[in-house]
Amino acid sequence: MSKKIFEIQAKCSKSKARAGVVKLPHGEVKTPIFMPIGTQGTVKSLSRDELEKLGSQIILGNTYHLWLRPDLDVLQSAGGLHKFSSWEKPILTDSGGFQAFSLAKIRKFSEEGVTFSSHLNGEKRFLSPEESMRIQTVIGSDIALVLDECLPAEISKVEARRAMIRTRNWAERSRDAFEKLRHETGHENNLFGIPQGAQFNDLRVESAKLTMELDFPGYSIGGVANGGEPEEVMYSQVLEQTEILEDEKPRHLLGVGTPKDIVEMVARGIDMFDCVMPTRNARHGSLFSKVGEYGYSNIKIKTKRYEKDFSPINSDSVFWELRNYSKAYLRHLFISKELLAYRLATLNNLEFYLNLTTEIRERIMNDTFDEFWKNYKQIDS
RNA sequence: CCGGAGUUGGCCGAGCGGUCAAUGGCACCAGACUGUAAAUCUGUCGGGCUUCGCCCUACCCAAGUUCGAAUCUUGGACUCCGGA
Repeated sequence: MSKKIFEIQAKCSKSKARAGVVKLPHGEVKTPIFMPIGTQGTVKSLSRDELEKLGSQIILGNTYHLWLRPDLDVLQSAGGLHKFSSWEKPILTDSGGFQAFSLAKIRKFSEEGVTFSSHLNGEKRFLSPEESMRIQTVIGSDIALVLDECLPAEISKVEARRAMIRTRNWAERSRDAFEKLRHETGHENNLFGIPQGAQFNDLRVESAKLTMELDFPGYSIGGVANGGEPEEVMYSQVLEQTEILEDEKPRHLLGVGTPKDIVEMVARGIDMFDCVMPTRNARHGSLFSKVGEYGYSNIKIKTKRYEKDFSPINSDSVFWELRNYSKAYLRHLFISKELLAYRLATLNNLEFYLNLTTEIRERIMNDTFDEFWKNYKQIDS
């Protein structure tokens, strides 16, 4: 039996939403939670103190990127990623499976694993389930993920099934290798399984069952929102699996999504989220902003309409910078490509996302999530 | 006053007889971004329309040469660089 790491504290009476706590070696994570992405061992443009102040409880790192740079040797010498980056709270690492998908032009799959050409210098590297586990053990992530094969949304069913079976085989190899490493090093970290199945609901069901057989302490649902599929498709892909996966284990949805998606997915039983959207969009000058009780809008700060808008970036922020610097000033920083722009916008967007999951959690606790879910929407500014 | 160089779309700047409503860059406008090869990318960018095409007005101004001129000639205006 896998170790129990999740405790449910409250359930929504009208949806599958639940609030809980995930217990990890570097601390507890209150769910639902959004996990900022720190691919290369840093949430782009932010320091540890800023992440703390944002209330980040857990962040992501990336096996593929950290493997290539700084390299395992450095991470090993540093004593793991927590020490290397001075982040004492939990870390979840992606296994490299997604890079096998997104770096399509420079990789090749086989049953044994994935061969990559490094995007940095072209050098060939081979990533197998065993190698991914070794890397994630050196990184020391609280939650490691099995190596999976992720495919574009428009894939054929035959192909989707083939990849799903391979992911299942890799999951087993990942689990065995991870257990062996745990035995050797004595670490207390966790390995999550990845149900796949593309857009085919029956494959989603089959994949969830196959993954459950391997008895992971939690799940990271994969292959959702990989290629512009309509919202309803995404939502049903997830629901097919959360209906089956054990309630008492935490469910992470890989790579999703918009604020609206997050609310919808919580209603379908997801506990943990990660997405590049708040951080990447921030660097592109797109700011998330709460509007009223149930709305949010997307501000394109670079447009001329903000040239003389001297209102604060966010008067409700916990950050002095966001309460005091004006939109006009932030626009100026973007137009001038001043580095402060990226930091301010990233703080703004992550604060928005983390406040969103905090509010969702509170509403689940006092059972007012349902009305929030029903009314939540994007409002064009 | 003499000699030389120049004046192109919001700005900078290519083009130097037809294939030019005019390459590029910037700005502007619009869009994209969902397990980060992204401080990125895409589209638009003189005006109008029956908008995978057509019609106007355009490369300082004027008059020419030519079947045809942003591109050649002459005159004018302005700018810059040398020399008095």
